[in-house]
Amino acid sequence: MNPERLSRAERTERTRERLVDSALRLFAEQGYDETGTEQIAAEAGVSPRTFFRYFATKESVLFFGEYDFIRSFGDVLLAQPEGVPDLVAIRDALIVLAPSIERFRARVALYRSAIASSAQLIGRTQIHGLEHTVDMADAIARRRGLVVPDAACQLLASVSYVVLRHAIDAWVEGSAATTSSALMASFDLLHQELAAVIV
Amino acid sequence: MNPERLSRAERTERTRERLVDSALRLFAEQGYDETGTEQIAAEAGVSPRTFFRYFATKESVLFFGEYDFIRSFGDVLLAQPEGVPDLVAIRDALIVLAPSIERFRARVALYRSAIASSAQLIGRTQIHGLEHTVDMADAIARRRGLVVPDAACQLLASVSYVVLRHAIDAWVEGSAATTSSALMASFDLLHQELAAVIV
DNA sequence: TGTACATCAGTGAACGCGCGTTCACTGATGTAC
DNA sequence: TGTACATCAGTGAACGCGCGTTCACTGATGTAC
Repeated sequence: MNPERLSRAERTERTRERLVDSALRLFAEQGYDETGTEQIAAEAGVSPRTFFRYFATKESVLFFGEYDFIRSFGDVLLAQPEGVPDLVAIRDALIVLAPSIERFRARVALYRSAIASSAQLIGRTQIHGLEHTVDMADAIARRRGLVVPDAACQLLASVSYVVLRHAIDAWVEGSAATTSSALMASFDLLHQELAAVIV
Repeated sequence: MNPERLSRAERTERTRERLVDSALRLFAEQGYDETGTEQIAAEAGVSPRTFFRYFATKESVLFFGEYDFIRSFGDVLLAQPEGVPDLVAIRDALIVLAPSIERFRARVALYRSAIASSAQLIGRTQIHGLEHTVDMADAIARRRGLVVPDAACQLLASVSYVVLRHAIDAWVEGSAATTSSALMASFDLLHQELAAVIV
């Protein structure tokens, strides 16, 4: 059936990757709503039916693996030393995690174009952002020994998430070479601005 | 065909209103994605086909008339006296316009439930918000004698829009009796918070 | 190493469903005279 | 006031389209012996 000899696991992974790549490129090029699952499948070299073997919905091909690293945020944050201020611990935890996306810079850029092309995806992204913020607030609460996050944890999580997105923006647009330097710069900027108004 | 004697204009308006009411209620109750255009039509007492005579898409029944009053913002802002600070002029312009939605408080509450039920609508709302902010920035630029809005106009517009939404939230949730008092309170809060950090 | 069987990636075909369109029509309101 | 015609709200039926499902199958890889 196939000229190349691949194990089942290899073949599965390769097909999934082709589907994700094709989808991402087509969504970014011509828009999410203008791209059909059949076209994605054709581009990936599989039959239309096979798309739904890998992804339950058209949307899920896009969010496959998206912001995976945030799921580890809680553990990494708790591993930070107790002495340092929370905001610094948050920054350092993100600096530990963010490099895992550096391999995918081109993909992240396409991903953002794809999102921007559809109201549905913009909304889904906003929902995801809220979920991430809740997760981060939970982690911050644990670091502070709270069972349930209070308003301060929630605010800190919201601010940190905004700064994270700011940093990733800078990194994707090329004004920062690495996610680490982008995060350092964005958190520094936050410190400066706060210092300026608090005096 | 119909027991009641209505002029064409009256009949058209009544049917449209019934469709909007039915859609809003059903969307808020059972969710946007779970509500079909056929069900809306049935609820409004017309045939499925008639829905699309009034609205080109399922989505447009929801945004019919939405935030209409912002379209007049530019004119009203320019009518404010020149002497007063811009932020006060913006507040006063919104206070002139916002009462026009007071008749629809129940509808606005449903509208927000409906939006929250669907990623697509959340995304559309975000897009609308950006458009409104751009319009407001244009108006502020005109008041300042600028041809094109600069960064300050855009920032002022963004902040004002956030405050406007904050005020409408308070009004819908019942913690302010009128849109005017809600706007006064929200802008006062902004002043206080800024004064506190600027010292 | 070889044989028999199990598993699984990929596929074809047919279908359900909801949005939105097209064509052709009915019966009421509106208007010209 | 009455008649003839124009306009328009509402409708029925049929269709296109894309997402997602169901059923049944093929042919390769994987495994037990």
